[in-house]
Amino acid sequence: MQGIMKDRYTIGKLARLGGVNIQTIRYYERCGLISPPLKTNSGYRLYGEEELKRLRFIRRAKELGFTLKEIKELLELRVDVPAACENVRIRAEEKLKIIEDKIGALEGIKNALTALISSCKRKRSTEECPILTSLEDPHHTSTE
Amino acid sequence: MQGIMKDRYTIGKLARLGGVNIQTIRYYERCGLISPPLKTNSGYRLYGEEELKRLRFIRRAKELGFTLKEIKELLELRVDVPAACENVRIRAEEKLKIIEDKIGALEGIKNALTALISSCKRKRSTEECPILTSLEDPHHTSTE
DNA sequence: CTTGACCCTGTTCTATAGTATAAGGTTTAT
DNA sequence: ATAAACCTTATACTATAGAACAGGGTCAAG
Repeated sequence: MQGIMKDRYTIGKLARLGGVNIQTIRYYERCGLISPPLKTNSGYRLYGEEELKRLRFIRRAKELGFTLKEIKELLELRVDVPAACENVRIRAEEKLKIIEDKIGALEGIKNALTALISSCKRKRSTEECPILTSLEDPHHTSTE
Repeated sequence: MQGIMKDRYTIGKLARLGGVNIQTIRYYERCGLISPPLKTNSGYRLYGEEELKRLRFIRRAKELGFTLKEIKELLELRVDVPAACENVRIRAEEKLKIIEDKIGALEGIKNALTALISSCKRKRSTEECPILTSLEDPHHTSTE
């Protein structure tokens, strides 16, 4: 088990580099988030840079409120067959909308926090909670 | 049960308006995300606009990847006692950092998706997955 | 004055996303 | 050559965030 090991990580090393647990990697493999890797003839999994990137992407995306299912869909957005282009574009545009929505909502919270911080600096106590009043869901407040 | 009902919602009505399940509201009460409301003498919960706002905020914040625990912390960021100002400001600044981070990460995905969409429009198939290569975690790629 | 649509508490069940453990094989370092 | 530190599969356990259900009380309409 030497020749194969060129720039390859065992599962433990990948876990350390990716900041996740070993079992989590195997779990992601079962869920189809990372494909079954190359294995040594004794059955050890061997990973490369690609898998490390995936792992870090998954971690980031989870922090942004995407489920593993949604993350899988994001990762599957690649144009392998030119014929599928249109299909991919449509799905990518759907995802883009969701992401722009999230950015907007976060900007709402950001503004509320900024206002709160500056009101703290002016040593003024606020009766109303600015967080609540600044993040109003556009789907429910402007319409209806 | 008429005099008290001025502009008040029963749990079922609040659930419908807030887009959540009745049990979820009771669950949030148990978790301390919404405080035990005014009750009729037969024990019915009565809510107002404040709770509706909270419910919608919670829903939004969950979509942004915050846990109920974190949402609780966000909602508790209000300056009730002027003395606690400094304390609140510090916590608010911590939250602000997290939120700015999330916005940055989402912008990374957004750029990747935009690139993917435009490459689809030019009818070009890409070998590399742009999603993977564009969202590199600043904590792990630039340093180390 | 009863029927359907509400509400109550309390307990149990579910999905998601892991985490741990058991029982055993492999690799590396001394 | 043997112990420590890896790895394997398979199964079971956990936390979070609810959803469902049981058994019963309440309210509004006919």
